Parts: sequence; structure tokens; C-alpha cells
Amino acid sequence: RLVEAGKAYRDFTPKEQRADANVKQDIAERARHASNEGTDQRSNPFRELSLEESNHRASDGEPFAVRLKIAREGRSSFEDAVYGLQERDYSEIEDLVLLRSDSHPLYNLSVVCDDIEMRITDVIRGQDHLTNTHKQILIYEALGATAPRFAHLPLILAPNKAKLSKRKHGEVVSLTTYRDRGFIPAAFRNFLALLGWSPEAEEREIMSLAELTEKFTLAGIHRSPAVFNFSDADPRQWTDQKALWMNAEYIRTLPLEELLPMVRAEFERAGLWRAEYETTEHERFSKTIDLIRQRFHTLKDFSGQGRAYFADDFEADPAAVEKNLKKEPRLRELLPALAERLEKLETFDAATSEAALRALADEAGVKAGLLINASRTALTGQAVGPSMFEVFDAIGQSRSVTRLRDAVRLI
RNA sequence: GGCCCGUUCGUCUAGGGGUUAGGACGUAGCCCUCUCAAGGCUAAAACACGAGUUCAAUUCUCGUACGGGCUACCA
Repeated sequence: RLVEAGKAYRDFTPKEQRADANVKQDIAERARHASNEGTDQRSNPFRELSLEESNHRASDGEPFAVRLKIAREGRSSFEDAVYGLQERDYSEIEDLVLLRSDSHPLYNLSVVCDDIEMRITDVIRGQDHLTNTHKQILIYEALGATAPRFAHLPLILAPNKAKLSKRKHGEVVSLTTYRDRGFIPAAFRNFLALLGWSPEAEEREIMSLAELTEKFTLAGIHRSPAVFNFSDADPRQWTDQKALWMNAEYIRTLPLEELLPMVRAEFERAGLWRAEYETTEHERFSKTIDLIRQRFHTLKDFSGQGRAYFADDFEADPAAVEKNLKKEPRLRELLPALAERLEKLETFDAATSEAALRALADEAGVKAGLLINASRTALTGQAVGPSMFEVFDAIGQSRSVTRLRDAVRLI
């Protein structure tokens, strides 16, 4: 239709082979040549070929690409909702190819046709399309269609300021990485929303989808790109630290009933899930999750660091054993003694276990901290964790007693 | 090469002719404390540079530098 209307023309120039690897370099060189030779964007010899001859050569089977015929004089302009008025002289725009010589359409033609067909009113996309928008608008015009409103968003850059890409930066840019490493969707979404956009008159950074949606305005979008800060060298900074922080924030503050299904999914993956956690043991399960989530950073931590709260086969951290068990030989007697006292308790909870432990410490003339820290390592294999008396309560009487006795082997 | 876009603490950002340039993450210190977190308090940390306009520029204008994007019979 465009060829018939004289808005596009067939280009019978043989197709140039271009190596993908150095296109950018090719382009620069070709541009330098063109300016030296004094050739402009309208110098294609087939641009003015008569329709008759064009039709004739085409029906003879000669291969051709179809190019849009851009006017020699004038300029293209549009109002971008983020970047403002954009103008570009026609002389800067080449007669872009619409259809390849194998008759397949190119991206620019395809998006425009799709968007017309789908009656798209607003196009919001990356800034890498900003300059090309002029070309697309020219296609809309040639087709007699109204162009949608455009809004371009700043790109996200790698720490070296290059455009962040899957090709170059690998898994750190893949959404599935975040899912697989225990991110909560809402947390990552929240983090991403604040990269390149900021809400008006709002100091809080933790925002739900509903709040984000409600506060969103195109005017709040920045024009400068944001750096996604991570380090290949440091595993603790495998992704942006603020994203990591935000995920931890979500893990400890999300309503428990929203967190539980995510923990369940993680437990199922790790082989730790038991049906009772939703029936007879539900209360204990959710109480324990609520206890341990306070210092976790990802969903993975529930099956990792949290394993000892739900399974008997957990590994003891050698550094913790060294620090809390091996340093004091008297623990060889004290731990079994504590086990015995805990075993005798009729009601076993944080308060009664605390009383029993402190009484033993007093009688033995040792600091309560000694027994507390030793118990932590005996019961969880770790040097860190929640308040010890809550841990006794969470792990339960019989398991606590057994683990205290077993820990003597480690001393 | 040409065209377009950008530049406030290390990073994400607020602000916008007169401010002690605010917050968050991270970092450091203190408090709390049975450990580690969390929390509270405190600290170090920024307006790329040069001209111009102005009584006054980080803020406005112009240049420079630097960064990014586009410029394909890629998407």
C-alpha cells in the first residue's frame, strides 16, 4: 500500500552482509565515509525509480527491500511524557527499511502495525527507543494512523555505567534468579519501582503494590539512568544491597499469613514440609516462623539457617562449636545437668526454661550466658539466633533435652 | 563521525535563586543485650568543571568534560 501510494519504494540494492559483533563500529565508519563523500540520507538511487519500472523489476523476480520514503525537508517532533519535546531533522533519519528482501517485516514496522491494530494509546518503554520514536511516528503518518502518546523511561546501568544486559551481566538481571534465591516478589518490585522513579512528597520507601499504583505519576520518572549496584567479586553483594535489605524488611514485617505460604513452598522444595504444619502443628509452626524470621534475609534462610527448628539432621557450625562448647570443659557436666532439669519441668516454655537455666547457673557458679550460648549451639548448631528461651520453647522439651545431651560429644 | 539524553554523598534519591543541601541502603561508633539481628542515637560522605546572568547560583543560560542511548535488510 505504501509503495503504491509513493510513500515507500523498492530498493533493489543487493543486501549487505553485516557481522553482528561490530555493527556499531561499522555504522560509525559508514557515517564518516558518507560525510566525506558528501552523500546524504536521500541518495538511494532507487528512491526516484518510477512505480512502473519498480513493479516490472519486482515481477521479474528481482529481490528488493522496501524502504520508507522520508521527505527531504522538515523535521519530526513529538512530546515525550518524560523527556519533553523531542525534535529531529529529517536529514538525520535514513529511509528506513520496512520489509527485508526475504519479505519479512522489521521491528519498527511490526510494532507500529501491532500497536495500531491493538489500539494502543500510550507507549511506555525504555529510553533506548527514544530516538527511534521519530521513525515510528513517520510510519504512523505514512499509514494515516494517529500516533500514541510516548513516555520513555531511563535505563538501568551496571556499576561500570554500561547498559545492564542479560548478555553481559548474566543472572543478576534475570527475574528468575531472584525467585530462586528467595526473594519475595513484592520486595523486589518495591525496590525496582524506586529505581528511576520517586513518588511525590513521600519519604517512606516501603510501599505495597496498591500504594505504588496510587502514587505513580509519569512526572515522577527521572531522566537520568540509575545504577544497579552489585559486585561480581563479593558474594554478599551479588545484587544491590538495598534490594537485599528490602527483602529482609519484607520478611520480618509482612503479615505472617502472607509469608507462610512462601515458607511452605520453600520447605516443599527443601523436603522439610510436613502436612501437620497446616493442621495440628499449625500454631507451633507459625510461631516458630515468626520467631526466626526476624533475622532472615531471604526465603532460603528458612530451610537453611532455620533447618534445626524443623529437622533433627542439621549441621553444626564448627566456629560456633569452638566458641560456645569447646572453650569450657565444665559444659561436659553442665549440659547434661541442664538437660535433666529441663526434662523435669512440668510446663515447658520460655519462662520455665529460663528459670531452670538461671538456677543451675547460680548453683554452679557460672554466668548464665555460658549456658545460654552453649545451649544455642547445642540446639541449633549456630552461634547466633533468637532469644534462647524462645528457642527452647520453639524446639520443644524432648528435642531440647536430647540435643543438650548429644552435644556433649562435640565438646 | 552525526544526532539525542543525562550529571546532587560509594549507590538509590529529596530539594531548587538565599537551606547547617534532607532521607534511604551500605560503612563506622555508641546504647540496648544471653549471641546475632532488629531498634534507638551519632559520625564520615555529594551539588562534574568553566564562564555568564544576578545583590546572591547547587538551582537559570551557554560552553567544556565525562557518562549513556540511537544511528542494522537486529529486536
